[in-house]
Amino acid sequence: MPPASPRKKNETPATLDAAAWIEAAMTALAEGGIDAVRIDPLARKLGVTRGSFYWHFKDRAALHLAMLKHWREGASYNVGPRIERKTTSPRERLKQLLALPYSGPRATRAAAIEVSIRLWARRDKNAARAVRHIDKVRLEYFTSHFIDHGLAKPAARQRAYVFYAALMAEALIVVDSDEPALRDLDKFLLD
Amino acid sequence: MPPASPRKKNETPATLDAAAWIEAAMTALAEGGIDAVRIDPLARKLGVTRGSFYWHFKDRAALHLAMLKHWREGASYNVGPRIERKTTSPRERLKQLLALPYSGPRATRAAAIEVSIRLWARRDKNAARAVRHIDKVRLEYFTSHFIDHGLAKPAARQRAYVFYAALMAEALIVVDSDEPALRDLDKFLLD
DNA sequence: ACCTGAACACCGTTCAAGT
DNA sequence: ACCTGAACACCGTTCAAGT
Repeated sequence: MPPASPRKKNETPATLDAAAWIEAAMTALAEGGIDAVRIDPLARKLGVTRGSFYWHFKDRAALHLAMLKHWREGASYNVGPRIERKTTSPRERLKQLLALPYSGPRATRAAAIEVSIRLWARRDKNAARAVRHIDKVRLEYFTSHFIDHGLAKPAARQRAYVFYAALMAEALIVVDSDEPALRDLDKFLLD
Repeated sequence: MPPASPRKKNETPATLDAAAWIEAAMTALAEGGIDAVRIDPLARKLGVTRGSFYWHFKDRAALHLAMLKHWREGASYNVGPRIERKTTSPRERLKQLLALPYSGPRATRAAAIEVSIRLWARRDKNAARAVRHIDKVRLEYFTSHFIDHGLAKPAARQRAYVFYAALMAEALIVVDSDEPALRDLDKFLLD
């Protein structure tokens, strides 16, 4: 690992303000899908004019690419040794990776981003590629977890898929949160 | 069943042209989400001017309500005795209800509509109500199916939820279609 | 380096007017 | 009953001009 050399002042990344645009864009994505990521409202929220957007990004498509990069990095951030296997329950660890809430009335921002990006991936090649990559990473992680619990690889992979499917569906299926069938669902999936 | 009495000519529903708008709107919904349902492109596709839309609908919101009604009716159309329990396999029957493809590279229009409406339901109260209703109907149907196969009600309900989750996730999770873990997934879920 | 301000195109909405 | 055509507002994009 190279030593953390202090940056010179003129190396201060010009991407700092681009990051602010991306943050605001991800919030808009969560709230209204990719088509709700509009430059004019974002500009007003950031206190600048529409035109300034085009200094940081070539166009809307460039913002979209930057958003996908941001999601790809954030969504796989917690993979592997970063999550302590001792200090958290298995279920908590897996939930943490997905950042999808397992119950409760309101979906989180991360869950909304998940669904928004997956819907977006239906018509956007780049979004589809990012989703494919993230799904691969997560399924491999889930599989390794079930292997750790003593399953053979094919069974582990199958169980991982069903587990992932159940978590993903949390973001979509609307049921009463006091539904008794869901209380033991984690046991059903993790045993 | 009442006899199919022939309609008088002046009973021809004025909703016939509204139905055309709704059909085109559902296609746009499948292709680009609720924000892609735009009046001007729809009008061009239908060969009329934008203004004529406002004869059939008060505004965009009125079209949205009509779309939800259309989905609610279409999505629960196949429930219960309409599906022959003898002539189709259990898996086929359940798939039919959802109209979600169980494998294959391309998602169908119905699957895209499913996801689009569920994302839409995150910010629209009426869409959320329609989704809640449809999910209730489907889960009850799945549960009755597992009860028919000898499970007790709590176990059947739980199994129904996992089954539903797996089908819903098909529309979202991107994996190789020749993934071996998926080949026996139906057995895992239906036994 | 970063932003403004004006210009133009596209689409939602209204409405008077046509048939 | 159903549609046109013009009008206006909103937002994506460009670009010359400012600091």
